[in-house]
Amino acid sequence: MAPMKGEGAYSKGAWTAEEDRKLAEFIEVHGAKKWKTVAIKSGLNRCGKSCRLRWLNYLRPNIKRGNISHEEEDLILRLHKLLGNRWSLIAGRLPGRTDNEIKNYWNSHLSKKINQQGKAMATPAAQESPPQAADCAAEEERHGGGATGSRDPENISFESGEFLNFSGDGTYGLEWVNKFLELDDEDVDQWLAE
DNA sequence: AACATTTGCAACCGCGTGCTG
DNA sequence: ACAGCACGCGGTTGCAAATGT
Repeated sequence: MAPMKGEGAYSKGAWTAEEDRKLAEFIEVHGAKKWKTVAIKSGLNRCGKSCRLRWLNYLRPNIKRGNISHEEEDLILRLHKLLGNRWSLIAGRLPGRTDNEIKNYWNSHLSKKINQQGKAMATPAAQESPPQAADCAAEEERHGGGATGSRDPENISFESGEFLNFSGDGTYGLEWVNKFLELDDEDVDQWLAE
């Protein structure tokens, strides 16, 4: 498909407080759907895409911003190990967090952390990782370059289907999260190997 | 104090997918 | 079955703030 290239007519860049207010007020009345309509009828000189992004990442109620806790960080690391760069899935398991925030946090904090750990672990003894974990690492490498490969559903086809059922809109899986957090890395690897 | 560099985050872009007529 | 549209996702970029020299 060919998205309207004529979107150059819309304003770009940082949102102003006034724009935020208009968008929030409109969505409060009409709901967050039909973003093109929202963009037009709210009186904002923005494209629908931009409105959607602003709402989801900033204006939406119950958004948590900043101060990612150690628990959340740990969960992100574990989920990323499982899922790769599937930020929306990861975000779906972190109530109040957005895919964009998690993606940014990963790129600016965690990826460096991983790199440093990777260098520290680059001793021969540290290289005997379970096959599945190795696959995940390779998967991460691939995700670093290309965009589309990560969407292959077969790449996340684990036996533990129930545990990893991300298909629904979900209840934010707090039980799932808690259960997951109780596992340490070895448990996770063992569980994956089953 | 001034400038250069790095970091972190908000926003944009292109593409894939699902829905609807 | 097909085309067009709208939405959602992940990668990337741009810029302000923070830090270093």
